[in-house]
Amino acid sequence: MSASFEFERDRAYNRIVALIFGGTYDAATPLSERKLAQALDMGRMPVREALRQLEQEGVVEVRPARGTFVRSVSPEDLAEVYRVREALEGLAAELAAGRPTTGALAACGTRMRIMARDASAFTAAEIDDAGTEFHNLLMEASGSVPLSEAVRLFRMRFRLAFHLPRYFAQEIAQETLAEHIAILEAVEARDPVAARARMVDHLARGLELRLKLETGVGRKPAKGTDTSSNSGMEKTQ
Amino acid sequence: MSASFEFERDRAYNRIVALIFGGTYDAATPLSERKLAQALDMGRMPVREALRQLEQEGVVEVRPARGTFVRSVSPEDLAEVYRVREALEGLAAELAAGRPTTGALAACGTRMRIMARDASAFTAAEIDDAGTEFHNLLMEASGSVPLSEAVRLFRMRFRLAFHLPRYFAQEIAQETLAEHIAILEAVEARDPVAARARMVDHLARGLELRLKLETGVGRKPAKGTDTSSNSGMEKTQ
DNA sequence: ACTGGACGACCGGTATACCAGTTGCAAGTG
DNA sequence: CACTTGCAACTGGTATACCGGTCGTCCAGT
Repeated sequence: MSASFEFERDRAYNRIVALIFGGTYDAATPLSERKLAQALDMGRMPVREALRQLEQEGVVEVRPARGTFVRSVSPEDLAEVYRVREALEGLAAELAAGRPTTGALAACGTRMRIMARDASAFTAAEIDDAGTEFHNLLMEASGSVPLSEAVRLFRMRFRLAFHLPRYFAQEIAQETLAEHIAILEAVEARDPVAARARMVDHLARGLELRLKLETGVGRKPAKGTDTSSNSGMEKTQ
Repeated sequence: MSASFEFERDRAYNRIVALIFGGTYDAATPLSERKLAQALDMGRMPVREALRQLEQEGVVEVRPARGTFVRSVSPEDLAEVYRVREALEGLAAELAAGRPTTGALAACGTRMRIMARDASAFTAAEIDDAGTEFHNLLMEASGSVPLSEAVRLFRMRFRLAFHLPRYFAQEIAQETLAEHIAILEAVEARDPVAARARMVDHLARGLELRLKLETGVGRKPAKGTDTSSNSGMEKTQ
């Protein structure tokens, strides 16, 4: 009831994120504050604040009097982003294993187990979404607000590093699903060490997978106008 | 030559940080954009952007139509902030131990060893500053840009959690100094496991120390006008 | 004396205008 | 034709003005 009013800045942020991850901008085309404001039919200030936040999150680089550009992620950086993620989400898994399991996390687990039992009944996108939710709920289940905020600050870097996903093959989605369930089992079994280890392994496999897909990163998109297909959903793995 | 021009926003940021950590504001007095702009003799926009950054960094909380306030850190949060810090700086120590030692880090080590040999010749503040530099250089020495950025994003939370320091007793400073040297030795010995372990222990001890000093957090400062004694230096432990 | 409602000071959010720096192209010059 | 030069069209950075919302205060009515 109290908060949750959406400011112009938030709308601008979501739409710009959708544009960036929709592939509208390559590393050379500037995200002009004025042009974005005009395209999104809002003032310059909310757009500016959204871009400033994206700069803080490492998604975008501002060169004064030059323009604002999407940052490119080198393969080395990619590996290092994943190490940071291992540290943070590994800690989250460890902490979550040390306290009673959240109801929401348990519900997500139930859904994942149903999916695992009859995988052919679900699309890769559905399984992927469940995985994203799993990561988010596990973070909440850690019970550490500072940790959650750290991950939130760093999350866009994960997305930027991954970037080209969204065509998870069914097979890959199932493997990922199995790993998620394995992590959850360690959490439910109150085994912090195993929970951390399985999370780290899971992420390491994700990095490996991502490195194999090292193609099509520099594709030149069609400079579409607006509404990306991406509805603003997070994708965390 | 290229970057490093200081914008109004950066000057505003530094001065506001000095004000906050100088104790000018308690949790109830708002940091008004207009009043700050007038007090710092600059426009509202740079002040606003500085406050926005401080909000991202978790130092400040914005309540629309109410005001902007310094966030208070609960003791539980404090422990969790330190766990995140252990994860990040522990990783930094581990990575730094896996690569050739930086020249700057070695120089800092030399200085710290001189201090350790004849501690009575140095003030606690000098030793503390060397420790801060050690943490920063170790982060650089990790060679991971993403890790450095994660820490940079989270650093103000460390400071906010610690907050009341700056009167390190000589004895405590020496103990901390010894721990820093121990970490450095593990790094120089190319022992990632020991480096991480010693860093984690070091931070755990820092948390313990901080929890003992759980006094005077809610003091009501004298609402001074401007220039804090704090010159804008970071303090990392 | 107490209570309720209106007014005014203050808040952050947003829009608009102007500034200085950068860049690329085009016109002028050898 | 190659090169210089300067203008014009951008960029982000900053200032100022205005908006709706919040809250304390003060006065009117009880």
